[in-house]
Amino acid sequence: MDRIKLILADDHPLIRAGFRSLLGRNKAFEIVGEAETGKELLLLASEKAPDIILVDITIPVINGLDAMVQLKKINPNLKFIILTMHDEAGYVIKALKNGAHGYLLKNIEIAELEKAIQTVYEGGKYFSPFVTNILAESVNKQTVIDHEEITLREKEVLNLVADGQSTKQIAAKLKISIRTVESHRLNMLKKLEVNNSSELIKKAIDLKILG
Amino acid sequence: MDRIKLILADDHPLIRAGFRSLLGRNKAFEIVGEAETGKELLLLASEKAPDIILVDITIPVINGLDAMVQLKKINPNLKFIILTMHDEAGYVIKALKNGAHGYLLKNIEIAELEKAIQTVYEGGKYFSPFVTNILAESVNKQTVIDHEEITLREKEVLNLVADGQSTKQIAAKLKISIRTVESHRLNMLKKLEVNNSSELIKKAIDLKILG
DNA sequence: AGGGCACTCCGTATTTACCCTGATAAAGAG
DNA sequence: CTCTTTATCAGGGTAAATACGGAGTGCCCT
Repeated sequence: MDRIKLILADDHPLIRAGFRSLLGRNKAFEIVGEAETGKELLLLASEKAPDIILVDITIPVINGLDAMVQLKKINPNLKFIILTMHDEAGYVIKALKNGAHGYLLKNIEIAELEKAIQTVYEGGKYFSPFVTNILAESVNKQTVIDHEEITLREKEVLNLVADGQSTKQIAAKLKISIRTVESHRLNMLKKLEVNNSSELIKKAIDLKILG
Repeated sequence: MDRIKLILADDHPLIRAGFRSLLGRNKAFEIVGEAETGKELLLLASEKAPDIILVDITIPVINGLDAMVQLKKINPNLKFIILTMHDEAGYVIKALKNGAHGYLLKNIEIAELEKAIQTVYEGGKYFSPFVTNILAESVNKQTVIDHEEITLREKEVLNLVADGQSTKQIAAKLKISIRTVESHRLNMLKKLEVNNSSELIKKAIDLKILG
């Protein structure tokens, strides 16, 4: 059996070293190259003819997903496994849209990583269970996975909410009815799929809607 | 020479495995335990008598820095090296204040990690160069770092609030009375001088109490 | 010209958050 | 051994948020 040729793309030398050390134990794998940045990956991938590329998302210069997109343009047969700590729907969707063969969180066990690599090598796909959850939800709810845009007026309200103002105060400040403010708040709760204002603030900050 | 006994605390099994594999090569080190959460770490540390604890900051239940503070109360001789991806001043300051012996970013080379461990073991301290930069900056800015009146239990509640859980749900999860959860929430509102939970979440994130 | 969207507003009902006043036990600090 | 802090719990109350229904206006876009 030929060894599976891998390229690792991650900007943390320590983590690369860890993978190298771990995957090196398994004779089925051979790491033919390592890249610290997306740009390095672009060069390496054409040069080394790897079977599978393990790539983190947040790597410098060109991020992992964009690097994947570019490489697939050149060689559509390249296979990518996204290996990251980001469990946000946006990333997952983008990865799937662009034909990633795997999406794993870094909190998986080494055995699962090996299984994923094997599966992808044999022509399959392998996604973390949570990816399936995200997809299942979106199918059931028929919701758009990319979060709907928060409108300008809603954002105005949001800022005041984050400032500790009550609905009544916000209504007074914006010179509109309390009902209207309630509508804006409820709409945002629905759009961001959260239970209450606390979670709304948290998520809004995560999504960079709020400073 | 005795081997240096280490405990690893990181919530990513893959990363722990990487460290184990890498540090295991060097006969000077011995990993006597691994923890996935801050709570696990508390148990392990008293049990295993490690020389040095390598700890990530963002680990579940109790974060790495708080776990360190707790453990130092019990045994002030324990040595900690913070090993994380967070380069924000707040974290660095808190780590230094609480007597961390090292602060490294995960993007260091393995050789540097080994050097850091050796240095700390021999009674020294080892900080990434960037730590000095951050300190220099924050001295000028005279920023707010002193709002650390929030207790551990309160922080637990806070995390659940930020997660969109209601007081009732939180009470159920923590197996305490609704009244108690209310107390914790109200205490935090007073301590941080905010009007409601929305502002609480916002401020907590600003103050790096919440991720 | 019609469809979509943002913004506005309302009724009713339930749930939750917040405020005030307490209390007790445990544990650490001085 | 006090003093303080933390974590626990309680009654009784008001205000606010959330949930579930709608609906009208104006604007932009094709």
